[in-house]
Amino acid sequence: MATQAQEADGQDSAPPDGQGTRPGNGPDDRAPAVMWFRRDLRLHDHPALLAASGSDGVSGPADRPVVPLFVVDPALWGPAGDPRRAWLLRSLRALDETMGGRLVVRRGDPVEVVPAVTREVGAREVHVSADTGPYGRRRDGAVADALGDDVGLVRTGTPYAIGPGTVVNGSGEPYKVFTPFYTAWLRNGWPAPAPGADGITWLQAPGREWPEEPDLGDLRLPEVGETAARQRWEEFRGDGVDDYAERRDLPAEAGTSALSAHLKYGEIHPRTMLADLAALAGDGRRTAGSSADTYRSELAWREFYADVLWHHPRTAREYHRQEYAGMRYDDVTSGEGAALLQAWQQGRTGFPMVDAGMRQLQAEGWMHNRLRMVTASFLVKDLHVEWQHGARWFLRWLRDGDLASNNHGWQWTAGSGTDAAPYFRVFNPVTQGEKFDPTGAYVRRYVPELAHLEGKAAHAPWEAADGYAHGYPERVVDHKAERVEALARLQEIKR
DNA sequence: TTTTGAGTTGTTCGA
DNA sequence: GTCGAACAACTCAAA
Repeated sequence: MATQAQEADGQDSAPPDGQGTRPGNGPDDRAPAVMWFRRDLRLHDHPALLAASGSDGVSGPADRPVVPLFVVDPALWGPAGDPRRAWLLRSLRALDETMGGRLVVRRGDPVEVVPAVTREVGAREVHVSADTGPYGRRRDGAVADALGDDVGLVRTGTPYAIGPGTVVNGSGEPYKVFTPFYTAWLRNGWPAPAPGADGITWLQAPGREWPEEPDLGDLRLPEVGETAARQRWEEFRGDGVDDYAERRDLPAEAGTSALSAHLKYGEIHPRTMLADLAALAGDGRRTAGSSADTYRSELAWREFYADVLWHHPRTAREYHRQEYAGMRYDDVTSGEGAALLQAWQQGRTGFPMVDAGMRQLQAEGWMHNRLRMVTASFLVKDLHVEWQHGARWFLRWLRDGDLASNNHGWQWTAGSGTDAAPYFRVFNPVTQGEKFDPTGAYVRRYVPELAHLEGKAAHAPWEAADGYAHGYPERVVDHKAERVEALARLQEIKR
């Protein structure tokens, strides 16, 4: 749905990193602006917020009062699982506190709600950080239309260091392989962090339609919000980043930054982190090729997939390499296929690593990256299920669930993605366990039925006399046979 | 235009 | 136990 407004300001096809168009300052320069928060729930390093308040020195009178708005959109809220809902609400609450409880929270379709709020407060500009995903682009185009000619939707910045669509090769084409993208991305560089937005005059408007926070039971989330995000980042870069390359693949250890959900909701911007990493490199304590570089490349993966999705919005749901759509997959709508899918979802496949990962997902709303690969490979290659079923389940439960990273990660595993895994790369869940969880600690933490098995025996209950003494399920498939089957099916579409 | 080297995350088999 | 090769062929990106 390309709208007139999008075409008029070129936002539909041009990279979204630049300044949006804005109407000239009207007769009433004192009119407030609406800051419509979405995935940017922070006050630091926030160009769109600076633009809204006019303190960027370009967008209008400085110290323009700002009406902070969040819209709970049923289209996004509906499919979200409890961890995601809880994280979002807590993040909004943290943001609300930093603005003295003035955050306007409304429920409904943004196409109706945003213009309504704008009219109520007499604003002439609505400021946002650009949403570069397929739904967000459609929605923002429709909102811009609905705002009419007299009110501008001003897009400033994106959730990425470099806006999707910006990094292109010598022929002006997008990159299709990560490594050259990464090289060009580094060469391109990114802006320095924006100055803090202190002293904003928050203007309150009616609307405190907060949804109820779901009951998470035993599930415990970390601290949420901008302050927590910055604290976590401080800890990680002060300490953890040095061991990152070494420990990031060991799920039993806290070797990752655990910042994914903070990034997802924009509680911290990658630009901030990249500037800090550069400062680390500059202080002489780190050398080239260090852990900090490894971490930076992981941030770049986030940007690469956002870039791919920007150029190919349909790949959020469809096969990037379309020949994979013609492969034989097993039906999961009924019968044995449905039962196998459910066993996978509930962590009852009989393969300890797979089950530990799937249970961590529901226990924490998060899964270690290594396990995301192991469990995804199992669903696609061992159970022969289309990746979309797994992607949907992940998006429902992951508190960091991000459309671009999640779905292109799945396509990578399935072999159908950009720069996908070679067809013959089938993860062996047992080998993966012995390699990356050598003590079995990760498996025992999430699978209590295996807690009595010591060391790496936890990865092979079928070899222990009492392996099934506490109700752990038998293996639902024969991995060796299903690997052969997966390779055979891949051969069929290769011809 | 042509050529060349390379491509996130692995497993298995045989020496 | 360790090690290297094979597992396909293709596409990508830069020289």
